[in-house]
Amino acid sequence: MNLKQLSESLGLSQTTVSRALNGYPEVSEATRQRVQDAAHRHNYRPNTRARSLATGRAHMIGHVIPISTRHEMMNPVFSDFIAGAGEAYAKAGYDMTLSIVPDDAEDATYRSLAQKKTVDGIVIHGPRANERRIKLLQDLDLPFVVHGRASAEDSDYSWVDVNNRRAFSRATELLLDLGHRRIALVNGLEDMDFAIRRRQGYEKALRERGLAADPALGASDEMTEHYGYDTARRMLAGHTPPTAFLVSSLISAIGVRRALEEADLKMGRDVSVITHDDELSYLGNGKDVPIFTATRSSVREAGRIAANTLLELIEDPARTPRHHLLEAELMLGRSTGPAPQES
Amino acid sequence: MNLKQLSESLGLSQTTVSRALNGYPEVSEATRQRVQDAAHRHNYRPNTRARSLATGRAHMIGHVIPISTRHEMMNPVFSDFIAGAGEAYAKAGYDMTLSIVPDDAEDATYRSLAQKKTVDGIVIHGPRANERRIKLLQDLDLPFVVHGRASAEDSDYSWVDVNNRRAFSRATELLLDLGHRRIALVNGLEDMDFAIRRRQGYEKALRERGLAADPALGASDEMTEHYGYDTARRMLAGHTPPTAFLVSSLISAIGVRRALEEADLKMGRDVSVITHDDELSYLGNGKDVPIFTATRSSVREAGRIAANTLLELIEDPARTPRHHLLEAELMLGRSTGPAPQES
DNA sequence: TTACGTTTCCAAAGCGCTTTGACACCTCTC
DNA sequence: GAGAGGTGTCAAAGCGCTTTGGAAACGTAA
Repeated sequence: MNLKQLSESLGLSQTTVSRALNGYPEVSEATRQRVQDAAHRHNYRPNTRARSLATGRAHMIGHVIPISTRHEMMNPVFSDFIAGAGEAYAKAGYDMTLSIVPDDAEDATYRSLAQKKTVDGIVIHGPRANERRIKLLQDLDLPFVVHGRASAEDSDYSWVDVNNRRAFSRATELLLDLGHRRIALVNGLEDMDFAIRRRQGYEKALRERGLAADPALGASDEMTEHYGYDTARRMLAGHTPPTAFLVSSLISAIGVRRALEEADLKMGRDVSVITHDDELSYLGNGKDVPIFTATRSSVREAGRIAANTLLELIEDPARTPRHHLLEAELMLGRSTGPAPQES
Repeated sequence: MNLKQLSESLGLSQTTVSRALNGYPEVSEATRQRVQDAAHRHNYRPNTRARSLATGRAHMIGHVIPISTRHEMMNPVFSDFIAGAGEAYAKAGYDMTLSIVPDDAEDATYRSLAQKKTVDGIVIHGPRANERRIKLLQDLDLPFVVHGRASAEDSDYSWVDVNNRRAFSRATELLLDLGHRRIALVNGLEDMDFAIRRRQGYEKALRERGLAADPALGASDEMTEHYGYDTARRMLAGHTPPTAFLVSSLISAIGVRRALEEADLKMGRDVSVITHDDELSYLGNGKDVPIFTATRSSVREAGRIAANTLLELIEDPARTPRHHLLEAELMLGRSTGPAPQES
């Protein structure tokens, strides 16, 4: 059933039917009722393609997920972010498209999305410090919001981000307060902006106590379980092993824990661990008492906020960019304790 | 730059330009070249909305992800499946839309997707044994493929699935061969089809050795880390604790391991564990030697296969349904060993 | 009565593309 | 030199919707 058939069956023009359904005032309440009833009865829904051709609005948001060509890894954080965003879109009557692209084909994807007019706006995932996608989208004149930030970018743009620097400096301070001096940083890939900021927070806290980061206690890679395990194992085997680990992801923290257990070290007594926890729905950090002491911030909530920010931007393109800085909670769990005495 | 402008700039009709770009033979090689050059120079890309209105093809596949209204959990398997599918779509010039819907609003979503003509086909995720979505899509006459199967459905439809029954009966047999008699099943939600089949495989293997499944050693829930931990803890505290665990997900297996460690039991010596491993990109099961003995099957590969199957179905709707049954490998890791002697 | 707002509806144009049917133009054959 | 049979191009219709610019119908006021 399309508009033409519907209007014929009602003995009305397409104009009137369209107006009645879209809530325009130029139609009497009586006919509006009649039209709505008929539409409902016939289960009529306007063809999106035709509608967006006519209106110029796709009611569709694009998410472009870069898959590193080197690692081919799908960011685990992404599914929860998407769940949050998807929820917000559904509420607003928007759809969401996903483009999974190798990061060497990204520019082309954005250009094509813009030219083909498939989407009204875009969410940028995984910004690097030096992020050329921002400039690109500004040039293409396509509304967008960034999940994260790009430190090296000095133009103004909309973003939603966790206060990574603060979270990691607080976590480091906590470890310092517990007496730890050799604190390892098991970070994400340090060409990603979030990882850079986390390192900055970590180094700042050390510096403020007159300490310097030991390069032997810093690692940076894709945040898999195995990376956490390998790194911890390697560092623990060094000749001045760390007494504490600060880890960028719960998944890697699980790997760290595995290495500790293998070395017969008790987490929270022999070695302390703090991790960042994105509150992934399937990877809860314990129930009442957290397993890991953690800097916690819901990535799902970030998804919701990013989506709504983008929708506002689309409704009113003249709006100035908006920023949401989310503070991470510092949750005390069982993985931290006083530094062991030197022996 | 749109088609009209492009054709004017070339002094050709829209027809000719369109044909030249879409590879129709009715245009001379010389003009085709000229047109393609110009299109490339102006960075021209046809407006999708207009194109699909004209052709009736959206070049878009829909994925509908049910979020259980009770648990609100985003299936971790999903992101890797999507990565695989997305890759296949991109190759074929298709886009992908995602609808995240609470499971009580699913029917409406499918209907609406079909009516609005947003997508050319659909992938059904997370089928239950009794899956009404299949009938619904058949009625709506929208091509679809199911990731998984629906045991209670007797019509023929396209699906891609792992041989869950076989995988779990083999795993159970392995444990039996090692001398285990009290084998716990830490399963997914048993209204999901895959979980039912896994239980069937498990029970079949026990039955063939004249054993019956002990209800006290069966659990069924959403496969989180915490669920694995809680369940293992509870069962180990029972008065005839299991000597082996068969777990439905690597994530829950990690929880089981945590419970073992907490109870000072050595995995692979005191208690054996076998898990199903979907080969998630961020949760590798060890590197050379697997941490867990596992039934392994790449969900990403399943995504690729599902996508290609659906695309074939769309190209040729007359095609009969296709089925892909993927066999899981049984990988020996360090988490299994002979059953401890009764003491 | 005429004049003039209001209300309620409609015909037709337009969104940017594909595709049908027709038409020049050329070459070849008899 | 006429007809047949390509070859290369085009004008126009159509996809299903929204929206513009009226216009009919109706009421009210002078």
